[in-house]
Amino acid sequence: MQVKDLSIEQLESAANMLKAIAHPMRIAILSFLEDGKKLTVTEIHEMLKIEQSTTSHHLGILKDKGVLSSKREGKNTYYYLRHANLSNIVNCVSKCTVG
Amino acid sequence: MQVKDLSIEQLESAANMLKAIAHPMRIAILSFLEDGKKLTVTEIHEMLKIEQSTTSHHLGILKDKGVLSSKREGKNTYYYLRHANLSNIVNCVSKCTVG
DNA sequence: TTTACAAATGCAAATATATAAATATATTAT
DNA sequence: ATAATATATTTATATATTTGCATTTGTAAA
Repeated sequence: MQVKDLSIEQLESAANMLKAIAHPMRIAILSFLEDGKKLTVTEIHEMLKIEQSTTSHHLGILKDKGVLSSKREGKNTYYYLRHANLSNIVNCVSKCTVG
Repeated sequence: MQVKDLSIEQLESAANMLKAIAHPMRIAILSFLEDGKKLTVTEIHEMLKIEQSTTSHHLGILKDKGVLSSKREGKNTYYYLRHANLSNIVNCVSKCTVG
């Protein structure tokens, strides 16, 4: 099956990526990581005032779906945007929710 | 509570909008509606080869969350993008899923 | 190796979502 | 009013997601 120029596989992978982003806390996380910023789980967990395990879970989803990457440095794991232009999605949706 | 420049309400409304889009069939629907195109429920239901009621349900979600608008013309209801730039989201994610 | 801190995982309960079949409503033509 | 067509809603079932607690794993320092 082929819908327009997108295969069903592409549709599903795009949906998975969007699903990963489509959560208030995860959108907040993305907004923190603009401009190549890198943050640890603890930093994010404190900024959002949610449980450490919940934070880790959200970050895991974002990483698993290809939105974020991570690298460990000592005890800390830094998370950062995999594609800089994913910030556009957040910006775009924010714009649309205002107007 | 305030996360960066986004209020919790904005985060939620943005998440709802993205959640509405984050589904393979609904992404396909958006791709059909680029450039201000307007399509009826039946047209979409036939293009996607899914049930009429399922199609209507998906369109209802997209409309409810502010992604689409609709207007009835006789027996038909035409659906179309509420914000032209929402196509960018689909394009952006498609790009990221490829690379 | 013990201790302390950071991050990830397993689990369970609550909640949300997807799907399709059946039904209901709306509109137009006869 | 009746029939035909287009949409929308209801209902039921299956499946997925969210969350926090408790636990485990990873890493570095004492």
